[in-house]
Amino acid sequence: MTKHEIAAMLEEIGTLLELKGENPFKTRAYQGGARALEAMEADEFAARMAAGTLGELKGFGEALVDKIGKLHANGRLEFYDKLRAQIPDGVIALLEVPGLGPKKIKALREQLGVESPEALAEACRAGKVAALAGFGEKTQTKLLEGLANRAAYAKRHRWWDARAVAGPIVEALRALPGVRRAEAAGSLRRNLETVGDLDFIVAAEAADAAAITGWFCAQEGVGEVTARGETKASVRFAGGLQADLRIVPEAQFAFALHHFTGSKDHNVAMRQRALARGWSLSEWGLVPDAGEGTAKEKAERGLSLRADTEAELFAHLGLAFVPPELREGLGEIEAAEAGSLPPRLIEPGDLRGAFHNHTTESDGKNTLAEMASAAEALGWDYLGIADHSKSSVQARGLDEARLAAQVASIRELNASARHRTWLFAGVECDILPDGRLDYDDATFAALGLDYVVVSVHSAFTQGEDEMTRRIVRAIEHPRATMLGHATGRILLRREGYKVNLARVIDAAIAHRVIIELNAHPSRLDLDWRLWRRAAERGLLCAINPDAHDTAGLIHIEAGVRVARKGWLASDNVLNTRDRAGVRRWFAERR
DNA sequence: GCCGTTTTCGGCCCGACTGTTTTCAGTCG
Repeated sequence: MTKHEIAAMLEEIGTLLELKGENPFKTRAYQGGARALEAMEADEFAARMAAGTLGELKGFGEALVDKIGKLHANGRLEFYDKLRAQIPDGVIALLEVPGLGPKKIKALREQLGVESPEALAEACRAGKVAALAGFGEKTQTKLLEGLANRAAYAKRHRWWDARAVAGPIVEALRALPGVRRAEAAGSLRRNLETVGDLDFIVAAEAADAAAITGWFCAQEGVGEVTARGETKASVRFAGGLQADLRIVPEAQFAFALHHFTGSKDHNVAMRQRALARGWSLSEWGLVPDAGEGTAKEKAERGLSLRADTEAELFAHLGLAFVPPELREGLGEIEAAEAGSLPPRLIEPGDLRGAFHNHTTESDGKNTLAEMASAAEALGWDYLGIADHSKSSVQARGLDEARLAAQVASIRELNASARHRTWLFAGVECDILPDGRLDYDDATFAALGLDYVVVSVHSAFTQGEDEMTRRIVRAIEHPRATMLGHATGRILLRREGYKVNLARVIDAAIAHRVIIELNAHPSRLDLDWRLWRRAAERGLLCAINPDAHDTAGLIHIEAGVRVARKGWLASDNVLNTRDRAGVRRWFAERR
């Protein structure tokens, strides 16, 4: 069984144990193991399994190591099979209904025999649920609503789309009377590729809180107010996206912002660190652990350390500032303690151009000249054109003659000096199912391209070994400059093709081939989880918008956001170099 | 199930809100 499959199984075991009403900390141990495996590179996992050193890692105790070992070797686990047999699929689906957790599900199963969303809906309609102890009329109504909208409520949203919703809300909050500070927190602020809900943190006096929550609950697009208290309100927009608002005194803003930015794993680690130093950390502040009262009460008595910024909060715990993007509980606290965080992560302004862009010659919507003008308007030093190759018939891929003509047009446009933006001539060349490229060597030699992006656009269903050999063969081709969208995933729509990325990354490093970070909001591929270690080992990145029209060029920002999440600095990314630097790099490759 | 400058058992991050209760359990983040 692969690392990915084992992680999925651990995650499922966690869910099943939760439904059985097991100790929540046991549940968390399985989920923690699953996350740690997901974040581990396949080659490290293989090495640790071979050497028997998985147990050296934090979070992997005797029991997990034993179970992972069995899954790795046999692909089966009796413990799981027995557990799985006790819980029907429908019961797992019940967890997706808002307001239902393990305890309530247990009561529904035992007292009403409800073991699926359908059975629950029926029981609600018959009025049986409201009669149960701990349930009531309101719960029954909420459950019916939740059941009806289950799909929409469980949906995640692309980071790009979530930001488009959140931006105007933050601006509007800042403009309200009494609002001192306002920020969006949560996974949006951490630049996670998909976002489940929006979190807004506002600093204001208690006297102004009611008016602020009032505006929030009444704003345009709100379909339902799901909670409304003195300091917190939750709404659901018509499309199903949920948004939470928290209002805190200004002195607590930095603590609340940190808390609601998360991630959960990061917060747990931070709180444990605080406790080890005699402090208790919460959204209310950093207060002495000793003494009577809750953290909130202590904070209100003025016992909290002062922090006007998150940087001061980290400093109180002996840590360098951890940028929000890195707060995933994946070693950032250790690095902040050791002073080994990247001194400066890449920023959008560092980019001077991009290489993977299309025109009307293939499936783009704007001409070469229009794309050049748009890049110039963005202040780009250069723009690379990489239209599809001939095998991508559906995208009107270019045959040898059309590509030669496009290269000539690009050279002419450069010579005309009409644009301050220089155009590089490339191609997005299909990797054929057997790993050959879509043009022969003589064609490449005759075309005089500046670079070649190689990408998979066909035969997605190949097995992992075949796909890996295919992509590695393409990387080994002397004309290959960079690998496009390494897994072909479409976020929230389709999984990437099966491929051993550890071997692809090894090959790219060995052959000095770049791997693209495709910045299209639906791709963000290669995944940020793999970049930190790959870059440490010498892999060079290029952040490309894969623009199919002039408006698509700005998607490059999404790529920079997840590149930061992958701990990348501008040195790790080719398109932070100036035109001469890029040209030099291309020349050395040839 | 994990873990140990409160070590091999007994803890495990912390708080808000709702709906159901009449002091709190459950859910959520």
